[in-house]
Amino acid sequence: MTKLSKANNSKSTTLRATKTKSPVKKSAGKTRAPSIQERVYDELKLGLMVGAFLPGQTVSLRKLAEKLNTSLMPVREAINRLIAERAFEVLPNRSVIVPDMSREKLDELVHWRSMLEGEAAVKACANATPELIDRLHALNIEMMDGVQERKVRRVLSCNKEFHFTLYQASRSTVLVPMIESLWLQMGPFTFFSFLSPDLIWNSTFHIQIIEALQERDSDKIRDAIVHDVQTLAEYLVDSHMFDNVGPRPIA
Amino acid sequence: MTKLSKANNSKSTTLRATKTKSPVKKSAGKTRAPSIQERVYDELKLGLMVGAFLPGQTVSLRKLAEKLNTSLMPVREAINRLIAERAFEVLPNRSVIVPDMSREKLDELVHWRSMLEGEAAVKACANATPELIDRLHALNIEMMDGVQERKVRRVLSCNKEFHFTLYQASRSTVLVPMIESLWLQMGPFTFFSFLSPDLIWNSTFHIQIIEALQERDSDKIRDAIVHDVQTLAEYLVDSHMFDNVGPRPIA
DNA sequence: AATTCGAATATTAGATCACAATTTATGATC
DNA sequence: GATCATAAATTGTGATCTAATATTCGAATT
Repeated sequence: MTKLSKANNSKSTTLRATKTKSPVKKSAGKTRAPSIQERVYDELKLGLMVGAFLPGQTVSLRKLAEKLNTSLMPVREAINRLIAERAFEVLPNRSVIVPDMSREKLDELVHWRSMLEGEAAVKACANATPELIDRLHALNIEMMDGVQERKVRRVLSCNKEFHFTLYQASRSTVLVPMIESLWLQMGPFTFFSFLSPDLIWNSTFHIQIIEALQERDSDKIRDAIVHDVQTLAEYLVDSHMFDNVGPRPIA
Repeated sequence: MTKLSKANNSKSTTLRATKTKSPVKKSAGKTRAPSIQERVYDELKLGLMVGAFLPGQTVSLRKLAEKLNTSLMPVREAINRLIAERAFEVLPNRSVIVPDMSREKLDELVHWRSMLEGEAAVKACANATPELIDRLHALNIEMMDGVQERKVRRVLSCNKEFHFTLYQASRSTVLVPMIESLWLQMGPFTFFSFLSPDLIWNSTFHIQIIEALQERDSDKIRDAIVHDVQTLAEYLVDSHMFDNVGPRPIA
């Protein structure tokens, strides 16, 4: 019987009364209470996709915690997770940075994205339902609206949602996490594709994907995926976005 | 299992127990101080490979911290990392468990292990040096010694070292982490291959790998890798180690 | 002026505390 | 003896807190 608990039942202490969160209503539906860590994790992930973090940039846990209105702990854990997923990187200094890109690394990322996402799409094709197709269709429309209005965040978010809704339908617990890691590694660069004057964000391949699902055409869907990935990569290469060797985010 | 930690429990609280690490100067310019988190992470990883964790088993952070003679923090961070790498899994309960295996999952793991490790080996083949080959040779001998003496931990540790020394030589920062994740997911099951009466741990494929490196034969090395992976998987399947559908470790 | 040194500051890793939510154990009632 | 309510112990999460380390920046010396 370890007696360590002071048993200070004093409710009024409010030693921690910081935010005085509203009485946490007991989750009306089924969704469990979303932990702060989870929220931070999602926000950072989105941020990586949306250009909030520049390659080479060092990130400060404290600044992030402040910006996200929370303490260090949730940020620490979220960042740690993202480090494990290769979205961030720790220097020998112990400071955390957004990894840089090299031509070889991009080639590898593209190669394996094609492989893994192609396979996931094929599996999804086998499981396709009308609901899935409808959802993808809706997402694609929303994305194209975003393109029209040049809403970067909207477009990238929809694009990610589109792809992962598809991959999730593969029901592969092996593929999806691997793909997610690859996306995170490309994330900060994907953003730059938006600085392009000649828009590469047409939905040609997305439409092709939806068609392939309707026709349950494995070859077609794999082809569409591969081209989708490759097109983006080619643009990034052509724009010489990262021929730089060292990490230099002077801006 | 109750008391191992009492000894360490030494009330050193207020003083933080200061390891009294050697006066950490600039540490001679080589290995930096090995953080506790890192140590815990390595121990857990090894534990997963060595049968210390059974599939379906729930792990308690506090118990682990006690067993590893440290506080919650390093354990939390190490576990979080391993969750991100799919070595552990969080239930909606928020409790952490060792993921279960299914036939489909195994098939996928084997398929992608073959792909990724095969490719990494081919790349390593292009970078092969005499030093690498010597090192692999030594590791293989040490492993076979372990087999002779039925030292499970030794063998599995050497085997892992053998493979990752090879993959590391690919110099691919994309492949290696993905492969590591796949290994961790298979880890708790790989252990069971040792309960086999008919030893499958001969070094046929390892020798083939070393030969291929000497001959710089890409096809041969990929072939050896694929067979190495496949052989283990076949044994696991034949032993019906996980035909169970749900995660039910009633015992 | 440039380099070096050292105080001031910031940041990380680890420990501990507090709390809510479970899970487990216990006791009362039928 | 079985069912259910309540109490006790565990557990994950979040928040501080401290010591160690790294970084910055301003003198003082060369």
